[in-house]
Amino acid sequence: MAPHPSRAPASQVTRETEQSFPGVSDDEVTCVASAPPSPTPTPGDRAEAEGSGCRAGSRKLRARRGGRSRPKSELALSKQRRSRRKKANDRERNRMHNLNSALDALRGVLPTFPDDAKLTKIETLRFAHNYIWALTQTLRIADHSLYGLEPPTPSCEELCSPDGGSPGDWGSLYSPVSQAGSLSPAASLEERPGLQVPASPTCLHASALAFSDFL
DNA sequence: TAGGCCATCTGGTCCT
DNA sequence: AGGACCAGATGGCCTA
Repeated sequence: MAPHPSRAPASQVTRETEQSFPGVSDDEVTCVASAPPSPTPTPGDRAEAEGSGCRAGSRKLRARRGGRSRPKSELALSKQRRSRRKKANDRERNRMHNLNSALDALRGVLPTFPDDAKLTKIETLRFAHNYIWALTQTLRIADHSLYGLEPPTPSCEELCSPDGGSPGDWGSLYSPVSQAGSLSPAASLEERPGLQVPASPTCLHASALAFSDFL
């Protein structure tokens, strides 16, 4: 799914202006900011803070400042608060963009059919996990055949899950179908016709065959 | 229209 | 103090 750059700015602007607590003085803002953590500071919380030590605190603060520059400093305070929030938002946005870039890079090395099909975030992570596991198994086979060792013969149940048993969350992209060499769509992707990821081979020998097909 | 996915904002917490 | 990380909330877009 392609990102929609047009929608972001609108919500940004509205949310930013919405969150500036109109009608709340900066004394209150200061008190709330320095109050013990409360998940969602309700108006009641703010009133409570105002009713207790916050007033006295701000009086002290004003006395220390000389009590003359109140309007200016309040303005500066709220400006500073907004600017800090804005900076934090920018950082968070960048952080998420970096995360998405890494996810895209990961998608780039995962085989999908068709090539331009885009896995969702969760699908990418799950498939990468399973893909790595399947490659590991393939290498193990290669090692064993290289040195003339008897290939291990784990059960298909084991092979269906990197954890050697219950597929669990990570197994949701696995095809439990045991058709040797089949690249059947993974379970959770069956609802997305046209998009297939190479399911983890259900048997070790199939694994080698299957992966030599798409690697 | 409901549900899935996504981007963004936000406040809290931890770390440097 | 400031930055990184996280999880919850919100709203937009898309598809069945």
